[in-house]
Amino acid sequence: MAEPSPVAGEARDGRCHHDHQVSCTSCRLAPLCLPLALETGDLEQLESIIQRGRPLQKGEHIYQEGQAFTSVYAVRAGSVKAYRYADDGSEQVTGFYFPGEILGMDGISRNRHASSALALETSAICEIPFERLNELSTRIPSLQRHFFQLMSQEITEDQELITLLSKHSADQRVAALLLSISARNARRKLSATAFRLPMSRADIGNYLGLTVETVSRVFSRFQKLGLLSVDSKEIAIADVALLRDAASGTLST
Amino acid sequence: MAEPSPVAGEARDGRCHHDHQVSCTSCRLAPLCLPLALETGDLEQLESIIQRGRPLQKGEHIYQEGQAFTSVYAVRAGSVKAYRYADDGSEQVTGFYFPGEILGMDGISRNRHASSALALETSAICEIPFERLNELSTRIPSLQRHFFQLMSQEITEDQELITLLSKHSADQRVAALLLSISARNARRKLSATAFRLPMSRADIGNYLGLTVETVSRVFSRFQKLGLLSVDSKEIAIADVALLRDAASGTLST
DNA sequence: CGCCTGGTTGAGAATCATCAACATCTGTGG
DNA sequence: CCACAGATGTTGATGATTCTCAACCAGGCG
Repeated sequence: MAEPSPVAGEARDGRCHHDHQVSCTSCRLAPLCLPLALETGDLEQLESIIQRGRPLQKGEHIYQEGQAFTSVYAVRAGSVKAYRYADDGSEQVTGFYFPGEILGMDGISRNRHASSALALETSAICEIPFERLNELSTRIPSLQRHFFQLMSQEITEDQELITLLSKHSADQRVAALLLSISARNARRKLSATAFRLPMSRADIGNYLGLTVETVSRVFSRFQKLGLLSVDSKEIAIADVALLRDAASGTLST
Repeated sequence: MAEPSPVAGEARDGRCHHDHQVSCTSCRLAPLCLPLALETGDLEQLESIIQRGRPLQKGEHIYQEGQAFTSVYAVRAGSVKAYRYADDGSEQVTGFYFPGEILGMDGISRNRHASSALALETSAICEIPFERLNELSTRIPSLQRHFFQLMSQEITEDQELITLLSKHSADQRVAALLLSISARNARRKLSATAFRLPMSRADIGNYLGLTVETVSRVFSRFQKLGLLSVDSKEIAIADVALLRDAASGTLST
């Protein structure tokens, strides 16, 4: 892949004069990513281990399956898709990550990443070296607890996805994904009813265990039924109640 | 549900004179459940917080969805099914746990159990109070790391299940489950080729996102093709290579 | 002995995948 | 600025896999 063009004076050496070094204390995502009641000194310590790299371009990897695991990552801006390869070599999308969310925790158990992660659009990522986080956790119990909680949450979310895949129709799966993205937007004080999907239809289908065609048909049907208005990747939820019905399988039509 | 009959003088008051108090040091599952290079003193400390209850009868719950989360649990004998309720009230089996495996970690994030767990047969369970484990972890870094790894492993396994549900046929799913159980048996030095399934066909189907009928048909077909010999819950893998082919979707017939 | 749960097998129906054609969007280079 | 090519998305027709409904069988327990 070609180097991204250095537009707008964007440096390519990992140092530029934009705001890559926003501190956690001033980051408006901190309440999502680190909802902690840390002592001032503690937060500074945590702050000191977090590294912020240059923005990633669309399609660039944060890490790849099989690479040595060193860090977990927090999305600061943009969005990320995580995926792994099935035994037959086909891709399986395992999750989408938005600002304030943490990824990479599946690498801890074997000390190598069990999945790959790539930027779906230009994104900013904070890197949190795991060994140093571990050390810090032994000194700051609430931080240890927080990371246990984050991992547990990941487990819970995966189990919800399992339920979705196991028992739900194409309509229900798509509706559930849209509601999930809507809720995560709301958490960031963005519109819960109008947003742009950063991922392709293929990614959505792959994530939900459906083909591209089925995803496309569901979008069309939802639009026809007045649940959504769809303009390629721009989605507007026209009737949340109906969309909830669709997600729970109680949609009349 | 009726009280289980107190056969063989089994006490029902939580105290009996059998070997409930086997220590971790002498437990032959310790290398699976606690593969740690702990100092002698450390192991004693860990030992001291682990509680062993009376054996659970088939159908008894270890914990239920929504209950306050206090502990994680290690299976010492028997087997356990974990499940949660989908929004429509239907059951979703999220995992099966065998001796040496740890369950209950999904409860950490919200301080309540996100799933229920029940004994599929008479089982012995070790309870590990989480708060005390947390304290201990801050003093024993390798223990902290071990629990991060266990949770990460749970995430990885869930993601493998997601892949299985998302992209694989009924044959592939059933084959994969059988191979998983086989491998876990081997880990415990039991037969990798002949075992008794502790769960019902309904549980298998539920776990794999299939109906009972489909599971039953797959078993019959596998038997007809000479991959397995099936006698209700007794399974003998007749041809591992073919079963692997079935799991990967490269089975010729 | 008979009931009830759990399991198997069959026939038909439904959902979703596949295959194929076409439309649209994006970015590139003329 | 436009034309073009490749990628992405939509829509339709057909077909396969799995679900649903139903009957039947086997084993365990009162």
